[in-house]
Order: sequence, then C-alpha cells, then structure tokens
Amino acid sequence: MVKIDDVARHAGVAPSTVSYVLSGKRTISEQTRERVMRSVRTLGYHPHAGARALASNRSNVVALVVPLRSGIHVPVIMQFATSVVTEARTFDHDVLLLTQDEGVAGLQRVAGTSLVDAIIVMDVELHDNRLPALRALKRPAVLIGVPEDASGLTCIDLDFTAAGAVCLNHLAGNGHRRVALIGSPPEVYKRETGFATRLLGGFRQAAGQRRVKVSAYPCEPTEAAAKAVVEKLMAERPRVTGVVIHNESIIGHVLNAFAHKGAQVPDDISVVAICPDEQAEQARPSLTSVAIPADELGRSAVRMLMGELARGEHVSSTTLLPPKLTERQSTAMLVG
Amino acid sequence: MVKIDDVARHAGVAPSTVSYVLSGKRTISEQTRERVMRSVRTLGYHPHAGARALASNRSNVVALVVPLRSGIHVPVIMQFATSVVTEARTFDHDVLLLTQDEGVAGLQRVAGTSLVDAIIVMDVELHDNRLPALRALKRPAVLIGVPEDASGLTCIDLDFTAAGAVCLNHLAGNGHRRVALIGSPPEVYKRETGFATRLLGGFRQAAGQRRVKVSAYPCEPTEAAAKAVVEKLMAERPRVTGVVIHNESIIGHVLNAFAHKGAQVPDDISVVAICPDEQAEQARPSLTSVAIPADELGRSAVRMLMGELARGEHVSSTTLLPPKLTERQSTAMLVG
DNA sequence: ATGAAAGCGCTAACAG
DNA sequence: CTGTTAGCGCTTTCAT
Repeated sequence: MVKIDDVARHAGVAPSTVSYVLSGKRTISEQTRERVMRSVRTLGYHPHAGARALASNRSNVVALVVPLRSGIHVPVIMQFATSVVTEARTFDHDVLLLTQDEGVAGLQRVAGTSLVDAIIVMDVELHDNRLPALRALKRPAVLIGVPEDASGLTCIDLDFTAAGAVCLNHLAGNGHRRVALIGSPPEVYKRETGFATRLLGGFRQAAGQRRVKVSAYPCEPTEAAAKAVVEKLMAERPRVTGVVIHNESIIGHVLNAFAHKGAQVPDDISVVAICPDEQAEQARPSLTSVAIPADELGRSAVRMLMGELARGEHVSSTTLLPPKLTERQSTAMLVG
Repeated sequence: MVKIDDVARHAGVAPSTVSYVLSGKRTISEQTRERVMRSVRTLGYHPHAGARALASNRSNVVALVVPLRSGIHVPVIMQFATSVVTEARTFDHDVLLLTQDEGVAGLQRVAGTSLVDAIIVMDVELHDNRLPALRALKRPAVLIGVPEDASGLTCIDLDFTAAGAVCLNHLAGNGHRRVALIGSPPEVYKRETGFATRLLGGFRQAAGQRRVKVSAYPCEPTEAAAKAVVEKLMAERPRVTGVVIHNESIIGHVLNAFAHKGAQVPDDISVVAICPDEQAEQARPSLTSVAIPADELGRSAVRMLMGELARGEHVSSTTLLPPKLTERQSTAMLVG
C-alpha cells in the first residue's frame, strides 16, 4: 500500500502538505498542489480510512437505520436509501446500513465506536424506544418521522396532517360529501407510527370543518384484504363518492376491486392516493395524489446532518415538508 | 471517551490484556477475563473503530453494491440486503451501502482506503465493466450473478439455466405442448444480464428435448405492458396452455389480464413463476413457482467472504444454487 | 498467563 | 505558503 509519506517523497514536500492538499484545509500554492496531485495519481494513493478517522476524529460515514416491518412500502425505503447514499457521496461521506432490529444497541455500537459521525433513523414511532438513546448520543442524528416528544431531536417528515387535510379538501372542493379513508394495517395505528395517525387526524379535522362525512378503513397489504375492504365499504357506505388511499401496497388492488364491482373511477368514485409520484403516474387511471417525497427527505436529512457536523453544535428542530397534491385522472367533480 | 488504557487501569491489567480479552486471540485466565469484562461494562467501553482498523488492518466492514436500474424487483434487493446485514452482524461485521452508479471508482475507493475488508456486488452482467477491477482488488469479493468469464472470481447465484428447465419440465410433465415465457424487459436481455439470458436458455433447451413448442415475450414492468403482452400472446398463439413468468413486477398484472380475457388459471392456462416464495403464496390463485432465494444468497455470500477473510487465501469458485420448484394452485394437468 | 513497547498511517497544532 | 512533530487508540510482536 502506498502511503502519505511515499507521496510526499515523490512530490518533494512534507506529508502534512499532502494532507492539506487533499483536505483543502489550508491554502496551497497552485504549483505544489499540482505536483502533489500528480504524485497522488501516478502512485495511486488512497488515504487509509482508519488512520484518517483516528487522527481526525471523523470517519466520514453516516449510519442509516432502515425498518424491516410491515406497513412501510419497500420501494419507498429503497428510494430513500438511494437518495441518502447519493447525497452523502456529494459530501464525501459513505453510508453504513443498519437494520432496525439491532435497536438501541446498534445505535450505541456504531456511535460509541466512532464508526459513524452521524445517524439517520427511518420510521420513528410516536413513542419510539430509541428516543432516549438518540438524545444521549454524542453524535448528530436526524429522524425520519416525528415522535410525540421531539424535544432535543432533529426530525423531518412529510407533513402528514396537512396531507390528510389536502386530500380531503380536494375531494370536498369537488363536491364530495361522503369520503372514506382506506389506510394502513390496524397494527400500524396500534403501534402509533406517527405518519398513519397524523394523516388520519388531518383528514378528520378537515372533514369536520368542511362538514364532510368520513369513515376510516384500515387494510392489510394483500389483494384479498383490499378486495374485502372495498366490498365492506360499498356495502356499509353506498353513498361514499370519494376515497383516500394511504397504503401504497394496495392501491392497484383497490382500483381493481372498484372496477370489479362496477364502480368507475372517477365517474362513480374519486380516488386520491398518498404515494410516490411515479406510482401515481403508472396507475390506470393515473391517480390524483399527494407525493411521498422520499428523494427530498433523504437529501434533506443528509444536508441537515452535514450542517450540524460542520457547525459542531446541535440545534433541535422539526421540519415538515408541505404536501404537494397533483391532480390527475382519478378525481372529478361530483355531478348529480 | 473511555479508552483501553482506562479499562486496563480500572481492571488492574495491561492494555494488551484488555485487547486480548476482547478479541479472544489468546487464552486468558477466567479470573482476569471476568475482571476485565466487568470494567468494560461499568465504564461503558467501546473500542474505537478507526484505531482498531489502523492497528489490525481490518475494518470489520463489508461493502454491498446494489443495483439501481430497472429489471430487478426492488423487494428482492431489500430482502437480499437485509439478509446480508443480518448475517454480517453474526460475524461482527457491518455493511457499507454503495450504489452501482459509483461503478469501478467506488470499488477502488472503498477497497483502496481500507474502508472495507470485502465486497459483495449484486446484479453482475455477463460482460460487466467492473470485472477487471474486481479481479485486481486486493480484497475478497463475491458477485451475485455469473459473468461469462468468471475466472479468478467468486460468484454465486440461483442456477437460472436449471430453473428455466425445471419450469418447462413441470409444464411438459403436466402434458403442456405449447408454452410461452413472459420475461424481463427487452433492455435486460440486450444488456446481457446473465440471469434473464440463462433462464431463457435453460427453458429453450429443455423445450427442445421435450419437443415442446416455445415462444418468448419480453415485457416492461407496467400493467399496460403486461396486458398488451397477454393479448398479443393469446392472439398469436391461441393454443398455448402453459406460461412461465420471469418478471416479478408484472405477475399480478398478467394474472389479471388472463382473467380479463376469460382464461382461467389453471383450467385454461397453467402458470409457473420465478419469484420469491412469499409472493407466490400471496397471489390468487397461489402460484407454482421456482423460488428466488434472496435470503440464502445473502447468507451464503457473507459466509464465503468470511471464509476467505479467515483463510487469507483466495480461491475462485462459482456456486449455483439448485432451483426449487414448489407446486401450488396455478398449474394443472392438461386435459383434452 | 500476562506485560511492555513499537508501530499502524494520518491530521493538526505549532513553528517559521 | 510550507515543514516538523506529537499524538489519535488500538493491536501485536517480543519478552518473561
């Protein structure tokens, strides 16, 4: 392995100069910079990550904790993870992948060993058991999702309360007076995962203001469950004309079920989904939807972390991205 | 931060003894081991990962390169990644997540800086441009997928050739004489991703031996494309009674399209899928399928890497996992 | 079965 | 603008 002394010798400078050229932490004359860079390239020099981490107290790695459980659409996780990796690379950082099942111990391990400089935690629940550990950590962390008590923490998420309201208001604005929400599986609400609860809350509150009658139907992520829920809905509330779907996995199945029962979208039923734009565009008919901005969340999470690392000081904050509703073919004005 | 000297002092031993207790690299009396472990716990000691990597020339991290492109079912990637992380943890290793778009440079970076001890590369193509770099790397690597020239490399994959044959033989054994393959998007075949090409090859070869007439229909991963392909198939080859689907994303759509055209599965059409067992079980009707063993591939990949790291010597090999076909409700004996 | 001490390769004062 | 040097915290010979 070629090391910094080799490069220094080859370029006729001091090792520290090579280090400074590489880190840009002090001004170097264009001459020597070039000479050093040439040596770096010809020798194929790669600084040793461990040595660097030891000397600088920075590993240039961030941890990403991904959920494994149900209720979160896998493609959204992947999209988020990809966005985190890509953005981290623009800051010269790498990403260590952790699964949620390591829990608190995993966080303490990677932070305690200085394996990572910072942590991103996906899918944080309202009463997440990792919150105390996260607060006690000596490294910056950003949570995707907002716990009930976010004090001392940095959180970011889509504003699901506003998203619920936006969906309802869109339907109400189109004249719909009876609207149903087809949502996540019951266990997601029980577990108190913030996003499902918040969306339902915003949905209900807006309904109250608009004097729209609403009902909620949790739904497991299977075709059979989707079909059953649609049948139950149509039997129990035959006068419902608007539906909000907050469960990416079953969107297609719900649409098929409506078609099967002879309900045309949007002629008989208007549908709004909360899902990635890509999915909304591919559906037939294309879906009016509130986007799940996985890319933006990932990018923002990384940027906030890098900001904290650069400043060296921690400021608690929670950022809620405003929902963006895009009108497509699945919603229409209620006639008659 | 508490360091090894603190632990040593607290336990009344030398730092090296603490190190040996933790690594188990030499025999320690039960007495001192316990004393040291108690000190470790009471002080909350976590060895510094960078220092460790520098001194031992081992980072205890493996890189996982995941694909971003189309043609690979996202849930399978996640399942594989999860399995890799979980298995790596049992060997006290962590996983660094890389995306394919960093290409050769990414491999050289993480290997060159000693950030990782070993590398797992998913979705390797027949003529993958990373092969030379992978061969030249001074660290063990295992490829998921088998390139045309696998010399000097360690590869592992499902035996897709055998899988193609198994699917065809199952249908042929049930009396089907005309069988179609609905496969991956055309670009996957053009790109020469091994698995699609191999499956098709095994399928065709078995058909030749069995004197079954076969045809192949590439298919984009959208509902519209699936519907179009089914219509085309039924128009062009009305006498086809058996179908193999090798494209996880469209399985549901294909089944719906058949139903829509009045073709009952399995009464009119027998269907075999290549997909994760979980997906096959959830489909209605449940699908006779050859499993994509993402878990097992992930576990095996990690184990092979750990083996090489332990032995310190590289042996090239390619492991093909035998396909396992599970009969479910979607295939039946051809009658009439 | 345990200690002592020499690095591992780099960064960041400090010095000029 | 550049060089000198003292560590960063651990592992691992070499000793005993």
